[in-house]
Amino acid sequence: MIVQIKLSLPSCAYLRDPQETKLGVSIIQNSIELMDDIGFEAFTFKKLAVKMESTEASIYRYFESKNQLLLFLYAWYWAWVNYRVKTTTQNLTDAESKLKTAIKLLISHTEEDEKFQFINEIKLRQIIENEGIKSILTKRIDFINKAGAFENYKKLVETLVQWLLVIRPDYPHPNMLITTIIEGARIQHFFALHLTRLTNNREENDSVEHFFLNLLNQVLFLKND
Amino acid sequence: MIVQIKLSLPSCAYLRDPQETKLGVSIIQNSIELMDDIGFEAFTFKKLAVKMESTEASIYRYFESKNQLLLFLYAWYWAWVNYRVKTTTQNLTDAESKLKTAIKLLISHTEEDEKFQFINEIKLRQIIENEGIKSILTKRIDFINKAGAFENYKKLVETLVQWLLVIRPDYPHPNMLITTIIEGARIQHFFALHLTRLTNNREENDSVEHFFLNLLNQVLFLKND
DNA sequence: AATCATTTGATAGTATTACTTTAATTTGTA
DNA sequence: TACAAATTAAAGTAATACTATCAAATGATT
Repeated sequence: MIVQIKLSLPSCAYLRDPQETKLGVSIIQNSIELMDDIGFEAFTFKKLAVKMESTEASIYRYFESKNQLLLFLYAWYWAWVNYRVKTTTQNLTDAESKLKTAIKLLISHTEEDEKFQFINEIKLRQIIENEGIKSILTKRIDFINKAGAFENYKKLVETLVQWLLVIRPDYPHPNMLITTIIEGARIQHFFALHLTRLTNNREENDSVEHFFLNLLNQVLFLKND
Repeated sequence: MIVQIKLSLPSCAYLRDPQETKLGVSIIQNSIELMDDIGFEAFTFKKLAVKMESTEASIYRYFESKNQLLLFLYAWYWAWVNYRVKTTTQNLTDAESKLKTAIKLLISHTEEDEKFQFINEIKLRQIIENEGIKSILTKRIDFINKAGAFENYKKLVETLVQWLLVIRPDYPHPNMLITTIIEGARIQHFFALHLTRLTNNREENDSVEHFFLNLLNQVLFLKND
């Protein structure tokens, strides 16, 4: 059975919630396709309108700019990851397996999730990996942060931090460790694809996972700080 | 004594080398000021021209676009870091102190370097930290990579990797570890400034350094992989 | 089935951006 | 002094990132 779940996203990520209408859903679907295809720079509302056989004006009723649209995708992505981490770990009992399962989920490239069949999660992940940080790295960051744009990301980090602290209550930098793993994995995947000389995972494609799990293990179970 | 050193940069990062002329140097100086001030998105050649009392057309003889200008700044930054690492470590004899000195240099926020007094290194570093990745994250990455845009960055990584392998010849992921530290430090500094809930360095400002040196130590001296 | 509110579409328009072109002027150099 | 190269000034173009207006379609309510 397929259940459609509507994620709750910060209102600064849209003008009108695209999850509520057919046109809105079409905007999300098509923008993921198009952005993955031609990249964020070349992406315009005009091209999107042509692709989805609608008009610029209609799209502007949902998003005030393509930056806001990317922010929406970014927020959606992290809400979805958060949701997946929650459901995947809920049956596990100890903090260690919860933490490791979550990290594996975060690092590995995911399958499509049929719960949101209107979203192509594979392409969305590629967009976040390739363009995601652009939505953050703007002069407006402090403003959109205050508006709650990164709540799901922060929640996710805090969840993992709590598990980590159960295992090692005295570890001094839990947040840095978690964000370093999350962001680091993204960067290593990107490097593996485009700047191979910078990574060591030319041969085996699970070495990113191996590297970060190893890092985690060393921090968790070997004390020298 | 102040020595002016001209860094050699990949030719895909400019149309005419701005280091060679007064106007070129002025473009670099003013673009660093302006970009740091208003951010990459709002930055235009028109505004730059007004600021430096020149014209758009003149700037376009040096750089074909503002993206290329950012790429130049990015390449310049890493050439400069490379140079600093080389000079700072050349008197050290063992790999371990070389590696640690280099990592400290990479992580900590640097003083202005009087060798290149026409460049404001503090502001440049802020630009790279805030906007740098944008020069990479474009559909053109594979093209500019082939043209050699990231040579200095790669050289730097390879230098550190070699030192690391002297200390731990059997370590399986040296490149990933080094790039995770370099990129991770940049991200943590950014988070510390804008998304404080994601880091643990609210209080002490050297905790980023502490965290990554600690990570390095664990990997170097505790084997469990 | 008629009414009304809301959403969408079609069209046009504006300001800005990201360049290009050309010709005149200045600067550096032999 | 003359020549080439670099710079400036000015104008122009195509595309982008929006905004505004009004008509048409849709949908919910009575």
